[in-house]
Amino acid sequence: MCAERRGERLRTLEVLPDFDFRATVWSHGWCVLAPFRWEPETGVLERPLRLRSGVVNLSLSQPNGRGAPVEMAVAGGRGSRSGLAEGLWAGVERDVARMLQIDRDLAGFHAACLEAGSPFDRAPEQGFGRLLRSPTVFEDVVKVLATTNTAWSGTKAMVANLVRLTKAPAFPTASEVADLGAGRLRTEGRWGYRAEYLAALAQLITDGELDLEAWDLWEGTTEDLAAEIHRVPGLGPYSTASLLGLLGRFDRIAVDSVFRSFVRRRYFPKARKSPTDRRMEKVYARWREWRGLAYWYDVWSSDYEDADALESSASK
DNA sequence: TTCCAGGGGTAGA
DNA sequence: TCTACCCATGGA
Repeated sequence: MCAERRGERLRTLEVLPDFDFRATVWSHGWCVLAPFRWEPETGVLERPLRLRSGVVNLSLSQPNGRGAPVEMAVAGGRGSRSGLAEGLWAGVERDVARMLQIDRDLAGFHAACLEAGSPFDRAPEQGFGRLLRSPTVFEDVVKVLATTNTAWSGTKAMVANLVRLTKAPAFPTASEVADLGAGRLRTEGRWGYRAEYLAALAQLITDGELDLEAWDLWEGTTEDLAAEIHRVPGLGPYSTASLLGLLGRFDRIAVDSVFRSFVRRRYFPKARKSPTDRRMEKVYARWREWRGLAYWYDVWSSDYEDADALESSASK
């Protein structure tokens, strides 16, 4: 299934019948954070990808729509004229599978959505449920940290500054971030007080004292994984819930300003006093292990369902 | 100038 | 479990 096209190297990846590329890419704001580049008009998601042999530029799309194979085009890097070696393709496919959650089984969530009725019963036909991820847990953790206590515009700036500062051709590794140090992250990266957290995290990983990638293969309970995440300085309840969701566990809701304003507006429009977080979380209690995903669909289907709304929301 | 944004850590009640 | 306070930064 390997073919040459405009000097690129192209392969396709089989997906589950309910896999929807656009719904996955637009699932939340990651697609507009560096080094991702998303073009809604063409439906192509691009980013540099770090392989064993170096960095290549990856373009992803699903030209024939839901359930059809995903196209992976690779440009640049060593051997660009002769095609990518078989072993390197395995790396590309592994990263793409992680980013797009190709293997994520949504049957349980979609069954619950159909049972719940409107507006949730539209989630299956919209292919909602797979959240866009980074190639590594490390990149996801860094990006979640960049969303804390800042506006979305600040998140985009912090991530872009980080990629630019390390001069890495792809998203920086932990050791590249550690080399920058808290000082430059703070002054040039504009990471503020988060700079200390990011630098310390990168150093722990570089020193081999923390293995974030192991979270992907976690076989223990969600509670144990949550405790492990929460142990990382700088990652509190919101970050823990966000990362659990990216790791496919939706028991918890990431309570932040988006959650509070959305739930208050939709479910407590006449309340004079803002309900407590606990009260607002109860709105989704019946979803049990799907709480986080159900809440996010509620937001997504009302504010994020068209491209303009997502982009305006994402660029605020 | 003040407030707030996809919060976290800490102390004290 | 909750509240209060501090932490940085940029935009409205």
